[in-house]
Amino acid sequence: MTLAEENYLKAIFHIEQETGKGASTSSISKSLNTRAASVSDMLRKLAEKKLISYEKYYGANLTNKGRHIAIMTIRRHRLWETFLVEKLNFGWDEVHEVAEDLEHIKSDQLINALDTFLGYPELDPHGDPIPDANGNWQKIDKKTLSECQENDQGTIVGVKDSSAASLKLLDKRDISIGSTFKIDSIESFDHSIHLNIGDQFLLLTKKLADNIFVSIVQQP
Amino acid sequence: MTLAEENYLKAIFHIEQETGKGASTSSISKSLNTRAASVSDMLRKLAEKKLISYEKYYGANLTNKGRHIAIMTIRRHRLWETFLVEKLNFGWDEVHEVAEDLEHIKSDQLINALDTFLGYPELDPHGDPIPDANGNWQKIDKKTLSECQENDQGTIVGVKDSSAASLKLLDKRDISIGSTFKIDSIESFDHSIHLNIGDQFLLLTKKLADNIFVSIVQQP
DNA sequence: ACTATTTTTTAGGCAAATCTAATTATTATT
DNA sequence: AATAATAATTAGATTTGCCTAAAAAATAGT
Repeated sequence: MTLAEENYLKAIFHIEQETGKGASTSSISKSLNTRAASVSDMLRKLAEKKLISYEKYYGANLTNKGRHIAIMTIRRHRLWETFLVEKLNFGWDEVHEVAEDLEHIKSDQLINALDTFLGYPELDPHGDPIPDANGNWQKIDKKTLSECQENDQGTIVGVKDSSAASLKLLDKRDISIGSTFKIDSIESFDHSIHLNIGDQFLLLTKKLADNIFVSIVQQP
Repeated sequence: MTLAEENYLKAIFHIEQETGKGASTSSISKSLNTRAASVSDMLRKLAEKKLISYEKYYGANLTNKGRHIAIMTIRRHRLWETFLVEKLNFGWDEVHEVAEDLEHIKSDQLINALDTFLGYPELDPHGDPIPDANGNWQKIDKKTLSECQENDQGTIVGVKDSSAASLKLLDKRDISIGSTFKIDSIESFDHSIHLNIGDQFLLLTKKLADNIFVSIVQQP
């Protein structure tokens, strides 16, 4: 597995997830910032290696083998992002590029020890799920807090408006990235939200809730 | 800076340190496990970029620019080795290859945060000095404990015979990799050594001292 | 249904880093 | 000092991953 191959598989994985279909040449080209001609070339090679199934002019689909590699790459990426934020005090918006490099270091001993060191986290700093060593992960749903329903529970993963004022207000209410919550009730009149967050009980206006991204654990 | 270029500069640095002279094509070829022809090629390129001075048939010497890159690569390598041993519980003999990959990730934010996280260590798990952010490091001298003199102080960095029996004996005496010591006196009759190690006072036979590698801080 | 537009692929090149084989320079030996 | 042995370099190929330009296929618009 070369670095470039891993990046292609990861891109195809994300496109498959988002669209529910195969990945077209142009979608991959856009996602990786390479020319369509280069993508065609690489798709041919990946198909030869049985990492994707590929019909000329009709895009690519991961095989089980290819999907497994993509998932393990995503696992490494998200574990490193978690490390950078939790241990090295990076901001959650500063981690992506460095993790993009770290993810390509393929040592099971390294990545499993890192997982243990971090306490087997299930979500990364952006609220995306971290696949475990077997490639399984928690299914989650990302949306704004105002789109949630009563009894939903999840984690705060970001804010729409990351201006100082907005962050200050959240800070004042003791809400931070990573806080977990459960929605108690929603007022139908003004859509204000009552919720338990950390160990406190809070009331949030719709306007504030609109500004908060959360990831909701999918109830089985 | 590509990965290959960094590896060449690092190899030349180590050869310069060991021999006190420039690095010949064959010495680099041996150290990197590449053919001499490939080395000639790369030396030409590194010289064009002013990272080494190079006279055909007479080997290579680092320029200040090239040396700085080599030292920063070594800094990254040794910080990662320290991280692997201290935080991820790798054995000191299991870290090299993984660190060989990690060292090529060039983010000052990453490496300086890692340095802080580790508490600005001065020696790596093998007792080799870690250059600081300015490229300076503690001068040390690696030898066996039996070669030391009275008043020498340093750190235990390894054992010659790493069999279970040998490690068991050291364990029994509470001597481990990373322990710091100061030599109190040496018996001229049987060369046995009295030393302070950790917070205890110990007597070691010459035979045991022969088996222990230490790194001695060079007194200014 | 036919043409225009968009997407994808092929063809041909380039740079990095390696290799083998052949050549040239340096060093050692008699 | 001439030659043998060793070391280093050049020449020519290969692989990976990208590019541009041109051709071919699929899709969209009337």
